[in-house]
Amino acid sequence: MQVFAEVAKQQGFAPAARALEISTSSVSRHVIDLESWFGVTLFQRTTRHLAITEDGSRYLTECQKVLGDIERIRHLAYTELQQPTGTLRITAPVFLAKACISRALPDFLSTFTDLTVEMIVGDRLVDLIDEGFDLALRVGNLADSSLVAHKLGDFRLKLVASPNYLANQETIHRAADLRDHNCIIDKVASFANNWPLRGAGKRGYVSVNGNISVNNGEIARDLVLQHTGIAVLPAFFVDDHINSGQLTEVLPGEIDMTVGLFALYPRTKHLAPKVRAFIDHLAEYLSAQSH
Amino acid sequence: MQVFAEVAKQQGFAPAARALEISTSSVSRHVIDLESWFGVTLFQRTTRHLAITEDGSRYLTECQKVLGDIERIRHLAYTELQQPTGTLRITAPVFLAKACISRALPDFLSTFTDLTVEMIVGDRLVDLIDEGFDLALRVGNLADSSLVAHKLGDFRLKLVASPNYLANQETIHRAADLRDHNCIIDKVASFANNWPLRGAGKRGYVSVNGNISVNNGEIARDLVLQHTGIAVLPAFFVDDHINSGQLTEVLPGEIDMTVGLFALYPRTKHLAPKVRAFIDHLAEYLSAQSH
DNA sequence: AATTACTATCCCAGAAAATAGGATAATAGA
DNA sequence: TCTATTATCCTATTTTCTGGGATAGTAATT
Repeated sequence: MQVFAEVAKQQGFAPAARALEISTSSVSRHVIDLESWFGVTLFQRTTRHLAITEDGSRYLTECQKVLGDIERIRHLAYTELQQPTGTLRITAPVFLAKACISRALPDFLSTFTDLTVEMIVGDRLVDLIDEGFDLALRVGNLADSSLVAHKLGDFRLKLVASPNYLANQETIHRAADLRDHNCIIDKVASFANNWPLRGAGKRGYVSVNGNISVNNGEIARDLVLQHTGIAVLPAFFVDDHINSGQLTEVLPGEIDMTVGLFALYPRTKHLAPKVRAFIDHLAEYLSAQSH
Repeated sequence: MQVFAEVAKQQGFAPAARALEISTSSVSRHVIDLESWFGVTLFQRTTRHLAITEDGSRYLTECQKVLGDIERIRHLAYTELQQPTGTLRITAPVFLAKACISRALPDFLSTFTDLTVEMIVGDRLVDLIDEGFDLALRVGNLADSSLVAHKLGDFRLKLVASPNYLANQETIHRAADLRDHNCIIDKVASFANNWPLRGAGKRGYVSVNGNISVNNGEIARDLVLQHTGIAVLPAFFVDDHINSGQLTEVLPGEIDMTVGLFALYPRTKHLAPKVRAFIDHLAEYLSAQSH
């Protein structure tokens, strides 16, 4: 089509060949093949003169539509698709949505004005591909070979309890003392009931006990606030409460483990610009927070 | 594009391959190549599930425009271009336009209602290709290798003179008597002043003389009507006058030559349907006339 | 829990095509 | 008449396309 249109434009095979930087034989062959496919003459031509036929004109009209669309697709490929546009579908647990995304989002959206974000909040681990998500945020490692886990940062962990609880229990001087306390256990966390503490001996773990286990940080925090016991929770998740005096940090700095924040996205050769942009933005936001 | 669109439609590589009757590896390769050209993922896929990405949807939209246009072009090729449509540009001398074309045309146009005819009348032999003509009608042979000469029929020739002229001259009994008459000579005609007559001897030619030569039949007829002499003219061109008594045929049936009516069109591998239709129609009209 | 059926991708060899270069015939202008 | 240019044909080479088999992964079934 391109060759045909160029011949029509340049009014000749040789000029068209020069314009397209191909051989004249190629041009000739293309036109001849087209004509024999149509069963129609597209150009009346002698060696010295060329005129497009009526059939040729009709084909040219259709050709130019197609070539125009192709050109738009090329433009789409080279510019639009390389920029973060469209809708970014993210899923994240409630506490991450509250603590990270909702704070990082305004800046992100004002940077990329062509972008819309759709956020589905929930702890349920959905099938990213099946439900059309571009990105999931999760804390801790996840084993899923079809997903890429991109580490965004580490959250420090803190031991917390309510002042009320602590006032009514024995004072905690060292890690081993935790064994005598009601420890809220998160079975999903990699350490479960073996809490990683610096002053706990050679292995660095204290095996704790408690009458509650829960797989949700928010619930755990609620329980602590109601003076139920001691919990290990991400720092950002309890810092506000510590500052306001609602919670007290126990054995500050003794926790010897961080928990990773991961961005998960489908394994693909070409990471979409919008996903890349969001991950970069979030990483930058988090590193700014940690100062 | 076709493969991509089919994958999107069938929601899978394997179903698309079956629908297109190609191998799954081909389908896979096409999509992969597209994606690496775009630098973008078009489908999020596992071995069991497939979902089009937002970028894929945008490309699909553009694809479908192109595929729709291609489909229209295919339709154009298979139906419209195979039928006599558009404009048929004909050139012919005045007398042929009067005698043949204008009479054959109404029927032709009522048969092919999608067709428009553009008739440029004139004796000048134009460059068909240069001036965009589809067809030229000429009497007698023309040497032009770039044109195809399609014989439509033979015109019988007649010797004619006005009754007035004949009354004032010696009676003509046989071919040789013509030597004593004023014969209007057409130097363009192949026989020039050697008129082909049956009773003229072994060679069949009579060398005639006259004080007028003219290369236009209509003028020749006008001269004859003005009692100037005897002329050789196509039968259809003088029959009306003979019937009305304005002209008289001399030595009826003695002329031993016909003159061919030719349709000339550019040498091309694919004769346009409209040209073919017109030639066929004209041939049919002429054969009906000769009965 | 193991098996089965199906899927997408990779790799490779053969098939199909596009391409360029040279040769040829034709044409317009010098 | 000669020259420069043109479209086409022919052929060898390069490039692209294609299908089959192997592989790894996945969902449903036994």
